[in-house]
Amino acid sequence: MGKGDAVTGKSGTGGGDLPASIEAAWGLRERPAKGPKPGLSLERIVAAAVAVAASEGLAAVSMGRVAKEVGASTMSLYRYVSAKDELYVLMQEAAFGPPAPLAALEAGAGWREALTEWAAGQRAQFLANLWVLRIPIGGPPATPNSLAWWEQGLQALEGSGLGEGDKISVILLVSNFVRSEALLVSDLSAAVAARGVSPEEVVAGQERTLRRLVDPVRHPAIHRLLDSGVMSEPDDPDYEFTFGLATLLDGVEALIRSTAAGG
Amino acid sequence: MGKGDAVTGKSGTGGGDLPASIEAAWGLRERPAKGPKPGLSLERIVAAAVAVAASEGLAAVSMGRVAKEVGASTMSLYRYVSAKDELYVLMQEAAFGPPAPLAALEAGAGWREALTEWAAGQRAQFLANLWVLRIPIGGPPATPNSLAWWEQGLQALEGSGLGEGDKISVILLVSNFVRSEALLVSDLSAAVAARGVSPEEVVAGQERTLRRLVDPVRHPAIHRLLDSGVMSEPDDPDYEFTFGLATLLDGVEALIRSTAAGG
DNA sequence: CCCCTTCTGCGTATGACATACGCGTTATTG
DNA sequence: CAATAACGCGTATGTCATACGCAGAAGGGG
Repeated sequence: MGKGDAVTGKSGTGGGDLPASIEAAWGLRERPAKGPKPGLSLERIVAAAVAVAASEGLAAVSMGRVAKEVGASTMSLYRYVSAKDELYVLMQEAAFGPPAPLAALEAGAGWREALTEWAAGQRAQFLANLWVLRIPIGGPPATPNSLAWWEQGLQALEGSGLGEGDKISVILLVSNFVRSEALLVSDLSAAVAARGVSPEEVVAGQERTLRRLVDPVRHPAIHRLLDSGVMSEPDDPDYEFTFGLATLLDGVEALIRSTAAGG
Repeated sequence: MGKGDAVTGKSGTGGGDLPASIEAAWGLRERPAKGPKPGLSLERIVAAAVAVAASEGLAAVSMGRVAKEVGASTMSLYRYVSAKDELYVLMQEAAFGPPAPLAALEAGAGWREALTEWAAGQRAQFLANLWVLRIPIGGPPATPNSLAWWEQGLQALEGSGLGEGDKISVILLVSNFVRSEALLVSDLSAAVAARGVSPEEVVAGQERTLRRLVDPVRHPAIHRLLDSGVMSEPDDPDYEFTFGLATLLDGVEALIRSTAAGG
C-alpha cells in the first residue's frame, strides 16, 4: 500500500464499499496483527476533537490542532482517519451518543407524546453541541447512533397506524424541523458571542435594521408585523420549538386520522 | 483609510452599522466622486461568481477564480467586496431574484393555495441553484430579495386570521422545510454526480448499506421498514416535498381553526 | 533465531486559499 | 495645478488539508 491508508474501506462482514468513516463508527476495524502497537486510538482523537469544538467552535478543529491536543504530529492522525470529513462524522457520532429510552413509550403513552419526547431529546443534543450544526452535511449518515435515533423515532410512531413510508417521511419532517430550529438558536448564540451583547440586544438590533430597510409600500405585511411589536415579546427561547412542533404534529395527527379512516 | 476598504459600513440613510454585504445588496453605495473610474462592478463580479458556482459548484468559487473569470487580479475584488462571505450573500441574492407574483393571491384563492405556491416557488429556486444550499448560513439575511420573499409569504397568510407572531412562525416553518427538503435533493444529486451512476442506483446502494448494518433485534422498526420495500417504490422526486408540505399545512390549518374558534 | 513483511509515527513538501499592506497611478476638486 | 481619494494589483503571510516516503517496531515463517 503506501497511500493515505487508515483502512481503505473493506468490510469484514461482506466486502462492500462502505465509506471508511462508517466502518470506523461501527468499530469494524480488523486489528492488524503485524506492525507496532498504535500509540493513539480513534477514541482519543475524536474525544480531543470534540473537546476543541466544544470550547472553541468547529472552526478551531484543524488536523494540526487536534494532533497537538493529543500530543502527536499532524500526519499521524491520518493513520486513524482517512480525511477530515471522517473525523467530522465521528465527532458527531460521539457527541450525540445513543438516545435515552423514551419514557413515553414505556409508559404506554400515545405516539404524540413519544414523538414530542423524541424531538425534545434530539434538540437537547443539538443545543448541548451547537458546533454539530456547523458540520456540512453529506447525505444521511448511517452511523450506529444515527440509526438508533431513527429507530427510536420509528418506534414512537409504532401505534399510529401509519404505513412504513409515511413513518419515515414523518420522522424526516420532524428531524429536519428540529435541526432548523436549533440552527436558528445557534445563529443567535453566535451573534451574541461575536458582539459582546445580550440576546435581547441582538434581536432588538435586528429589528432596528429591518425597520430601516422595510418600505411600508413595498413591504406592507412586514411593516405590519414590525408595528405589531411581536418581535420584542416572547423571550421564551423554547417558544419557536414548542410552537413549530405542535403545529407539525397537528399535521401528522390529521394524516393519521385520514389513514385510519381509510385513505 | 487604507485597510481592507470596500465600503466599511456607513449607511447613507441614517448611519447605523449595517453589515457591508447588506448595504451592497440594497445598492446603498455612495458613488465616490474622487478617484479613477472603477474598471469592474459588483454586478459583474457577482455574476461571474454565480456562473462558476452554477457550473462547477460552490467549492470552485474562490476569490482568485472569480478574479480570473472577470479578467482582474485577485486583490482587486476586495475593492468591491469586503470579504468572501459578502460575496456569498450577494450571490444568493442574485441567484434567487425577487419572487414572481402569486397567482393564487391574484385569483383570490385561500391561504393554503397561496402558501403552497409560495413554497413551490422557493423550492424551484433552490433546485435551480443547488449551490446556494452549500452556503453556510449566518442568521436571517436582510437582503432585498429575501425580504421580498418574506413579504410574499406573509401576504399569503393575510386572510388566515392568524396573529402576526403566528404568521412569521408559520413562514419560518415552511421556509425551513423547503430548504431541508431541497438539501436532501441536493445531497442525492451530489452523490449521483460523485459516482457516475443513476439516482436509482444510489438509493439502492444506500438501502443495501443499511441492510448490512441494521440488526433485526437492535433495530426492529428499521428492519420492518426495509422489509416493507418502501425504499424502492416512489421514484417521484417531488413526493417528499408534496407529502411534507401537505402535512405541514394540515397543521397550520388546525392552528387557524383553533385561532378562529377563539384560542 | 533471524529476516521479511507490515504497520507505525512523523518530517517534509505541495498547493489552495483568504486576506493584510503598501505602491504607483488616475481622476476630481478646490 | 496641486492635494486628495480611489483604483488596480504585486507581494507577503499565515493557515490548512493532505501526498509521499523514510526509519523504526512487532510479529510470523523459515
